[in-house]
Amino acid sequence: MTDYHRLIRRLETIAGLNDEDKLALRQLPLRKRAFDENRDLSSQGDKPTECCVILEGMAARYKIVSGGRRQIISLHFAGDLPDLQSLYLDRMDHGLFALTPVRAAFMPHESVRALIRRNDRINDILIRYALIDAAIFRQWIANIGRRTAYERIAHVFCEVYVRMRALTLTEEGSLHLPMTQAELGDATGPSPVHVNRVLQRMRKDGLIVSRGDIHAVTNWERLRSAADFNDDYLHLRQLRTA
Amino acid sequence: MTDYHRLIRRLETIAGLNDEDKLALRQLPLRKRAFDENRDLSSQGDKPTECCVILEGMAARYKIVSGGRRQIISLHFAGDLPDLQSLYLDRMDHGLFALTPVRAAFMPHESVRALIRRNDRINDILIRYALIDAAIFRQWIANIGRRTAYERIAHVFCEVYVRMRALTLTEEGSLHLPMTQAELGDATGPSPVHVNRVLQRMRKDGLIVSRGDIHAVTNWERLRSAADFNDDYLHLRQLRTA
DNA sequence: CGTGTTATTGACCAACATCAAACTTAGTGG
DNA sequence: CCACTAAGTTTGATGTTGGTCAATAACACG
Repeated sequence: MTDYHRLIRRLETIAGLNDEDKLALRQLPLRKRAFDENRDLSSQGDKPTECCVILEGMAARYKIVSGGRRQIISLHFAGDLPDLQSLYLDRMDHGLFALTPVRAAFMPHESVRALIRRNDRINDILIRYALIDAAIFRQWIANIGRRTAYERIAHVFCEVYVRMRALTLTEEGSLHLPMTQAELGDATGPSPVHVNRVLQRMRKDGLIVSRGDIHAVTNWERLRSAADFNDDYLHLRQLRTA
Repeated sequence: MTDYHRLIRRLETIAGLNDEDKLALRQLPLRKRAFDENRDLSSQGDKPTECCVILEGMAARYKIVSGGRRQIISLHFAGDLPDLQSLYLDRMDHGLFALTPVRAAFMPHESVRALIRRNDRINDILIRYALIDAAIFRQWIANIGRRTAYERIAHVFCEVYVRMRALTLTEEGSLHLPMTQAELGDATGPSPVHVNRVLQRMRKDGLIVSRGDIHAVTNWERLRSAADFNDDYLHLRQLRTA
């Protein structure tokens, strides 16, 4: 699986690509770079001149609020473009860091702009990419604002499971979520201690079994209903899980 | 002030428009419609064929989660395009309702598409519009996930104040926020009772004075610092408040 | 094997929810 | 103009969720 494949597969979760589109994508110059766990791929306030593609590992957008409290805004896997908006907004209003060791590639804005000027379908897909990103943010607002810690954590599990499956990054029933409990708390709201207690309850309730940061979904239907999860907001082209 | 003016002024908070751009915008057919308070302008699951412009009044995006709990996702004023994403995503993943009596206009997707095909600058502004929308969602995630009720409510006040000022919809120091305390809770998380107590504390702390739903900002600097508000995420072209 | 990180546990506390009632306000019809 | 009504606000009492602190246990890695 080449690095371009990951990107192509990701875009194909949005809409189909023909051979010409794929060829055009493969012309994009990729400057590759590895990041240690916890390193910033880019930081709030930066003015990027390239777009980032995750090739391997998992990254997250985040914001820091007063008192040093950190909120994780979104999670990103291989193929994702976690700062696509930098193509149009000059200044990063959030940071992007590596949840695991990450391999990433950077594509000059100019190359991406040239591509989308020439290829309407890819232009369209990238716009839809950004709009689906926004749809996921909306869902997170609703989760965090209106659900209990238990429901929120279950919801993140569902989202990660469905998104990774769409990218064929996971096997049926298995969910590798390489986040510490503290990070899971930063993504969903509760304190690390409370995350721990919620996870224990989820295990007792038979929704998941965990070994380290590998969580296996033992009862998808129960998990889904505990999370009140519905994948509509992901606007996936291909597989549905409902 | 014509209806087109509101839209034009809104887009000019993002980037400058020349006479040709403005003329092109004025060619867009507007089907106007009035909505009573609390009516849906569009509903989750809809497949709109038009984009909505708010002409007068205030509207909000929302989602309902299990148990009927409602989360307000974003607030919209005259000139806003609260379902711009429908141009690219066929199904509404949220509802849109009138917080006050609203006058709105609907523009056929086809007309908007024709416009952005012809006019690169407007295309660019609309993309940036959508991306700024997403930036606001990110900020809301951080607010709701990582701040106290007091800070969150103060933050919404700051955001509304700055956004409305950018649209010249408000006078200096005055903030008209026509939302009930229950709605304010739906936007920020806390229960109506708790919103009430927080507002009382904000008044006692000298941040605002209220008469009905008119809140006057009495001490912008204190309010701003209570909310830890920084308008970077709004990506405004014109005025800065910092 | 030691050392740092993460997970787990228990005790206690704060923020906020819920419930129920009273009060205020704005609108409506007689 | 006033009584009536409905919606929203305010208050008090009480309960729950989840935070904080601090200590211990389990791992993972060099």
